[in-house]
Amino acid sequence: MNTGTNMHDPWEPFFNEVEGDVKSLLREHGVEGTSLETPPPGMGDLALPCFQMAKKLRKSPQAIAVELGEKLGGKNYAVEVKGPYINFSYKREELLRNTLSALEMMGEDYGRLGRIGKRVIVEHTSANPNGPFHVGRARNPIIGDSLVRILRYAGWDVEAQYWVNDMGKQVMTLVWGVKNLSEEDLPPPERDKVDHIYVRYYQEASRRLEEEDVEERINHMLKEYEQALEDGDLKRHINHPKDKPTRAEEVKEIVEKVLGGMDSSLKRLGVVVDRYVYESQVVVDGTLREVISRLRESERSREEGGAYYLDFSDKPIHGKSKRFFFTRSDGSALYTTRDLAYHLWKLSRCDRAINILGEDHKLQSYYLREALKELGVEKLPEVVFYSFVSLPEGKMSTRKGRVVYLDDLMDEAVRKAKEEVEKRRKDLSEKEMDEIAHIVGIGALRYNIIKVQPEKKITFRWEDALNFDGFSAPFIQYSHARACSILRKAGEAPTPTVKFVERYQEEAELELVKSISLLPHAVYEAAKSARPHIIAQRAYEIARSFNEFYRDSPVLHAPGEIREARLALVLSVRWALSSALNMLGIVAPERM
RNA sequence: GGACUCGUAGCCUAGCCUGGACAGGGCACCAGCCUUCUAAGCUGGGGAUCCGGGGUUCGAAUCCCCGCGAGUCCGCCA
Repeated sequence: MNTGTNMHDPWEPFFNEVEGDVKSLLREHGVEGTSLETPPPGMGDLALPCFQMAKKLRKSPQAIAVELGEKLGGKNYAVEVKGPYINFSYKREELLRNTLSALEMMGEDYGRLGRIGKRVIVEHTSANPNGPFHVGRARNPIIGDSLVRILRYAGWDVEAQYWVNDMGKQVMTLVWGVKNLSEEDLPPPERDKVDHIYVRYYQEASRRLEEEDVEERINHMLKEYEQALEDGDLKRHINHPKDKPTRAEEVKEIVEKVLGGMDSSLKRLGVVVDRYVYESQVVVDGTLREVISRLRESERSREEGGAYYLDFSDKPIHGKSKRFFFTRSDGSALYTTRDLAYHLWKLSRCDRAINILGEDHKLQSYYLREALKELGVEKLPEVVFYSFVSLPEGKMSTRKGRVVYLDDLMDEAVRKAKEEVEKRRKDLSEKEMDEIAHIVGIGALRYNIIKVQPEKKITFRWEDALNFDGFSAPFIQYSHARACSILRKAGEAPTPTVKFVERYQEEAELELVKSISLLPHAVYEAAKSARPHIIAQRAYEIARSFNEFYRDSPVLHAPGEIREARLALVLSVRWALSSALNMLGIVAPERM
């Protein structure tokens, strides 16, 4: 269990020592393959079950546990044999010492691990720029952004990328709509925001797509646009008035406008994108052309009516999906082909690539992966798939008008948070209450998404989405604010230091230290396995143990040395909680 | 029809990859706690055929097989 985080992780000395000792002892006895596990609470911190060795050593597991247990013991751990189990406990003084030392060293950065010196690119959101975000896909930016933040804490150099689809029919449909429809053709926008204003053009244009000539016109525009891009001539006018912007310029302008509206929603959510990469880029810079010619040379490559595909009949996929078409019969590229070009570009710029995708992209992602292998790429992207958020009445659908927009959800969350603040804090100014309402409302929203595993489907219910109690962001934020309040009243708090090792004797204090001590390891795990909900859990546990400590151990009214040590502990809680919340993109308020 | 994912108390969820000691939480419900640092809190309580059936194993929520239910995909769309 080498976490590679050395002095940042208080648990490492314990894990390393126990693991090392157990391994060599088992080797002496010629029994391998038994591994340490986490025992139930109250039974220590690591456990070694002895059932497996029973057959080989021809003794009862209980006898083996006793025998082996006697030979174990170390600087960091104590051993206790319980039936067929050997339990290892991290010695309190060592746990305290190592935790306090990490806190002392890291300060408010507690939870951050050492720099790895490697680069990871996280691609998330990448929603089509044709209208506002709806809740169905809201998991994407939340999972992606949290992962970005966690990876940064874990020591990676991270870049968050948004792959913008500025090609293809959906975009051209929007462009056609903007050019050909007028305000009278459209219902009033649901809100005064660019993406909401423009989505109406897209929706109406999509409806008219049923009409033959509209479809033809859009296809024509698309071809013209693609041709200009492929020729690398964005200034070229083809069948297009000379005194107007070119098609390419038009597309760019409209896409950027809509994207601007979408981006403001992301900003409000606290999501930060470092770089927008446009699909058209891979066409203009020639990467796409190169990918196509390399794919055509592949042994899997087949041709049918001028269209090219890779043949995956030998792979465990069936029916039509055995064939991955990468060009149309007119030679133009398809979406996944452009994605492939993007991935070549991306993978050459990082040590690790993570994509956040909706589960509907699984097959496409499989093609991408296999095609990359076909091109001789060894470093493949890791993919986090998430299931959709649906409504109790069914799947969200823009066309059927059965959607909850992210903007509305954020409004509602903030509104409800405002109500709650007003109930409790009559002393605050309107401005302060609004700030807190925003922090709490948005925090609750993000937390409710991130706390569950991405592959679970979510049915959207307002009462769940706006839950502010228990396992929720406000609970954690509240604990943080409580800690801040104590520190504020104390005026000054001593920095946690190993000198306080002896001063934490009460159960609630020890539990709290232990809870805090587990944060760095949680960061390591969450970053390694790309599972942000691990941090959500840890944050909750820390807040919970702090609330228990709060009940049992008075801080401000405690006598001299104890007060000092407890204040240092409260400061540690503040650091740990604000780090954890920060990793989830949730603001840690000083008061609420 | 095939492939992938999910199925844990009234509801939501952790644990599943790497099988082990009584399946952790939360919401809702019931009973308590504001003369002490913010009650968005704390304490206690009831509530679980871990979807069903087989198998592997000393041991299965966890691994394998067969079902059932839900979601997603199976386009020269994105």
